Amino acid sequence: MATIVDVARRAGVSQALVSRYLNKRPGVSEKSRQKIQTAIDECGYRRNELARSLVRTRTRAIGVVIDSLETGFFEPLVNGIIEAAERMNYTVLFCLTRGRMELKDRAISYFTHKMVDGVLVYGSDMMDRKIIDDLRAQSFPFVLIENDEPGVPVDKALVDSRDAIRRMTEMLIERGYRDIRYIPWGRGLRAGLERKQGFVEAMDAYGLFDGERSLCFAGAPDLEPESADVFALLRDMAARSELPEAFICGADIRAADVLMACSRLGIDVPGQLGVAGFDGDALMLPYYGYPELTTMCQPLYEMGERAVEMLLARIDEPDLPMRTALFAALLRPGETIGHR
Amino acid sequence: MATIVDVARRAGVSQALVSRYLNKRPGVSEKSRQKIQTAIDECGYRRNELARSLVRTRTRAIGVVIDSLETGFFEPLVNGIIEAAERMNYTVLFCLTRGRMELKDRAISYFTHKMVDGVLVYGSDMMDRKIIDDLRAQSFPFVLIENDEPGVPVDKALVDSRDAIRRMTEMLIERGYRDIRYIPWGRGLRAGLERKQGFVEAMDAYGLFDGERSLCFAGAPDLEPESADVFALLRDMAARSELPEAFICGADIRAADVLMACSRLGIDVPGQLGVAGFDGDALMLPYYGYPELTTMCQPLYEMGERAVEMLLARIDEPDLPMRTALFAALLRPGETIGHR
DNA sequence: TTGAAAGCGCTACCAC
DNA sequence: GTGGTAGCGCTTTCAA
Repeated sequence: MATIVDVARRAGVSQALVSRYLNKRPGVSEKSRQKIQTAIDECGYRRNELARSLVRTRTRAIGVVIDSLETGFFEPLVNGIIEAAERMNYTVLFCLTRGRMELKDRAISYFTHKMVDGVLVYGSDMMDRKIIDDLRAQSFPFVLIENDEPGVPVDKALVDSRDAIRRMTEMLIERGYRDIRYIPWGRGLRAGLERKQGFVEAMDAYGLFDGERSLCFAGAPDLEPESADVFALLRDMAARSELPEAFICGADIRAADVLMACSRLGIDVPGQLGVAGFDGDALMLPYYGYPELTTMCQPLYEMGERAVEMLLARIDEPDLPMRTALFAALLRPGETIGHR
Repeated sequence: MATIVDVARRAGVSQALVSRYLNKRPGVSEKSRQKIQTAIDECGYRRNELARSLVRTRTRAIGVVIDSLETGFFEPLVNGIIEAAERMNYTVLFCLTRGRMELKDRAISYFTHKMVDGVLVYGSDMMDRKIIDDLRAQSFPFVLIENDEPGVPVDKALVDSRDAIRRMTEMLIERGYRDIRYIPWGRGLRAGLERKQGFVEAMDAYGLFDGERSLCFAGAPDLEPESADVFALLRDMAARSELPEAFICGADIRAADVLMACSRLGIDVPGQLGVAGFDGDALMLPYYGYPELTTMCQPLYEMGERAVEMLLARIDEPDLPMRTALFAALLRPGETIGHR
């Protein structure tokens, strides 16, 4: 493997000059440029970025730590990140952690051991607290996405999900819905809590909140309800003719569960039952022959972009005050909420 | 930022001893261990991996270059890769290239500039030829997944898709299907070609191949048919009462298109029409109320594992002969193929 | 416009 | 057991 020394020797100039040429810095005569380029071509020289990063203390790469990427939901987020980074001439590396602390630790550790200039950490896992403390202790540049560790001063980009669900709930109420139930999502995730609170607040404000009756699966606080649970819920409600007027779900996947159950049970949406989701997940419901879901979309593309901008700013100026980019979710009117 | 020198000074020992301790090498007295660990804790020392990698010429990380990951299809592949790497104590970095050559170049360039020990390149884009040549020229360790650049000696892990589609076709023929049509996938991809060939070979062997009539969309060689095209095809066939007995599709997504069209057009599967796919994609058809697709599954988990093993072997011994890991796809019997 | 040389933080060899 | 020190390949003063 050829090094800069080989090139210099071959071109009959000094290392310093070659370095200057490589970095496109002024002060290299046309003659030298020629000689150096020839030497480079001849010996197939490629710069060792490791060495370069070592002396410059910059890698021009950022790392992203995230559980998984294998759903359409993440596409806009990833695009926002990649494109913003590309504009600033940065490379983005993803480490997938599969919900396992060891993998998360390993990823963070790899990144922070000076292999990238900063990291983006996605997700609102409350267990991340340790990682956040660690990152802060090292004063390694990082930005949190979708994670609000209250009281800890960090850079973060997140959606105001409480406000979003509140607005969704209000919309349903304005449209005449009264008996609205909430199907939760995200146990153990801060975002899950926030979403539920938004619902409760809005219902309360209109005097419509009815305690456990308004909150499905509230009796099993450790259960993250899944498709089968949602189906059973609807089947039982339908059997007892006790269907509410609408469901608001903490995530689009749960709303999809409701739609599937309705389809199987012969419940008309939105005629008999209104359904609202949260996330703006690309579930392709119309493709599969179901109505487009009425939901709140997280502006993930913009969040990705913004997170990168914040991170690069932090890398450049470590002493910048910490910033929070709060994004409003956007109502995407579908066909699953009508009027009453 | 504390360095090894600071630790050594603080502990009152030499750098060399600290290094030995850090690398868990024998020959450090218990007394020294104590002093060093204390010093490390006191000044919050973290090893600079950049410097370490520079001198060891090893990073213990591998890179994966892939267009995108945001579909369930990639989950087993990613898991196979991550888990195999973890067992060997390697970190996996993903670079997503979004079908754009500049991003692919940038990713490869970042990785090969000594930031990782080797790369996995996924996909059968024929444009990759340049990249492959480049990697070979530098003799940088790499393994191709799902890409067969015939005649070029490289390490690769791939599915024998020709054989797989051939077997699928034979199965249909044995079950009494005669008028079978092929819906292509993957124009411009080598894998797309192979899949079609498998179909043609099997049909031919039974004297059932009927030229363009057997191959849908053959008249528009540059068109990668999409959902709408598939729907139009079935609609027209149904209108003219010219439905074949079965469709074999080059990819599960196309087979899903057929199922959607059938559902809309009131065609019974498999009663009136058989449908077979390819990939073993996690499309969750039953979730959406459709029959489970009969398809050939790519053993992506095993392929990912294997690719990592091959790569690490190559990293350790650059002069190993090049190897090809050829995987057989596995028939997953669903409910979309019956008997005739 | 050019070159010598001092590091960046670490490992590993060799001598004690 | 321990320490001195020569690099790894590059950038960047500082002088010439």
